[in-house]
Amino acid sequence: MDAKKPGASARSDAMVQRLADTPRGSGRRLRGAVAHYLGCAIVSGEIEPGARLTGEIANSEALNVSRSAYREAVQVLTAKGLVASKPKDGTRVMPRSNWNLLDPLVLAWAFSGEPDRRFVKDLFELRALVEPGIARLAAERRSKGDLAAMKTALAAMRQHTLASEAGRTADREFHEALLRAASNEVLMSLAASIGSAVNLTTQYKQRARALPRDPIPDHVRVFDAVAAGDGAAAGAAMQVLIELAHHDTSAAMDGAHD
Amino acid sequence: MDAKKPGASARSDAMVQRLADTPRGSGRRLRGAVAHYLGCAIVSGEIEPGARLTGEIANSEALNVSRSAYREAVQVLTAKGLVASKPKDGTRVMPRSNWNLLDPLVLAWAFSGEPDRRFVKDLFELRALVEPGIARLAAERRSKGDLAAMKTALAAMRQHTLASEAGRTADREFHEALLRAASNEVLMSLAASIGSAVNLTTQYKQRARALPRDPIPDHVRVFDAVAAGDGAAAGAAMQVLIELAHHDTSAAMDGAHD
DNA sequence: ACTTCGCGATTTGTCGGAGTAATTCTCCAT
DNA sequence: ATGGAGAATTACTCCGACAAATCGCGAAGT
Repeated sequence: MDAKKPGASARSDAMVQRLADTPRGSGRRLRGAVAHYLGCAIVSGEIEPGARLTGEIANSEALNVSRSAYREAVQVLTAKGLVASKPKDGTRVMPRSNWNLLDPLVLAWAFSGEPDRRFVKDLFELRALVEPGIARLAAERRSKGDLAAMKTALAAMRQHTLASEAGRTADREFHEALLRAASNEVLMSLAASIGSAVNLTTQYKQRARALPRDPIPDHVRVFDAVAAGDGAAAGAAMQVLIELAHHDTSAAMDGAHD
Repeated sequence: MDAKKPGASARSDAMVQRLADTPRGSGRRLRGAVAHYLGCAIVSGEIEPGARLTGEIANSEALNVSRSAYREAVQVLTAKGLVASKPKDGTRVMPRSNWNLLDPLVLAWAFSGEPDRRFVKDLFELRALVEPGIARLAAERRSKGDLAAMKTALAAMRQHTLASEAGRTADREFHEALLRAASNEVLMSLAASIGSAVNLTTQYKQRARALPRDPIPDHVRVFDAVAAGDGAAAGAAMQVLIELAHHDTSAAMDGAHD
């Protein structure tokens, strides 16, 4: 039991290595590391749907963690629909249709490896459906406080460019204020998930050239339409913004082949 | 420590009672019961954001379950963003903005108690944004297999009325085929969450009078537009369908006051 | 008097062993 | 061949113990 079995797969060894790097016996979120590792392995397709989490691939012993930590990690995966457990059958990876793709952690795992072009496209299609709707609702409801917040965020965006951290923060605040103005908790939750994914795509953007176009005028158009209470115009303006973002990230992903 | 403390709250007693009904020591999904109970208590607002899960309100001892089962249940809640744990601070209920409202279990907990009118409205606003878009994408892509599945499902809907179980199954298959035709995994995941919530609203519908209007013609309109490849018409037809469903459930919730 | 360092208390996190329940498979009898 | 009883495998639960992290308090030093 001391010597490594030669039959252990390479990825299992890497797993053990990686988890062994985290100080053993430390009470610090070991289950989080296990969940992250298994989640990435499942979402990336290394462990295919229907496969069992067992033996040398994924197990409490193979990962050198206690059953408690391993079980709690599996609970996290189960809560996100990635796996399911049955007695005598083990814990099996569920079909992709059962995964909760909008969960922030699942999105993070999906973006941890190579970016899947199709997945990014699907995500932007969802954005194209939802975010113009949010802008439209915000324009129809338009609360004074959130409108003021959007105004100040817009001013901050103008001052600091989007390349700086302050500029990106202002951009986030603009969209958050817009979201608050829509006053829809479900849309807020959905937008939070989408936003976490968008933040993950920015890493590819930053890898490419600088932003090819100034997004400020589009934001101004959205703000003006919302302030005017013109829902249709707000939705249209936001749609332009989404298409621009989609174009930029696509170009970045194309250019990131270097 | 044997006698019940008089300071124990009534809801804690009910909790203990409820969980005591599940056969103790049984290996069958006790953590699921704990997660369900805590999830309902949090989503319903009985345990407010910022409150600690401790003492007589919610605890391993108060619930008469082992620390392992309780911890795994808390992991489920953590995975859905309802709570977060820190040493020396305990596990606290997170603000509502952090909840993953689109998680099927969270939706189930939200609908387990009294239906929140505002929440239902928010959900239908999301449906009104997403489902017409799905219909539009399905019309633009239109795959032959899914189109055939929609056709047969439509025929089944015509034969069995929507009041029967077979009719509802046909309705589900119609929408699933439409979703497959859209060929967007993210939208499939989102629609699955929404669909689980819609199924939960039907309980209120069934409590009220029978369906006031025949939904078949609207489905036919959607199908025809998709088959013709007319995205705009498909979206418009689906929007009518959603508004009809919204109207029906609102009426049912109004009439369910009996 | 203010700062800083360290100790203790509280809570979560991890570990490993033992036993129970449920499901599936196998094998035997009919 | 078919049906049911038993065995095997697996997840689920309980338990007791210890480690780690964080916060608060107090003492010591500046």
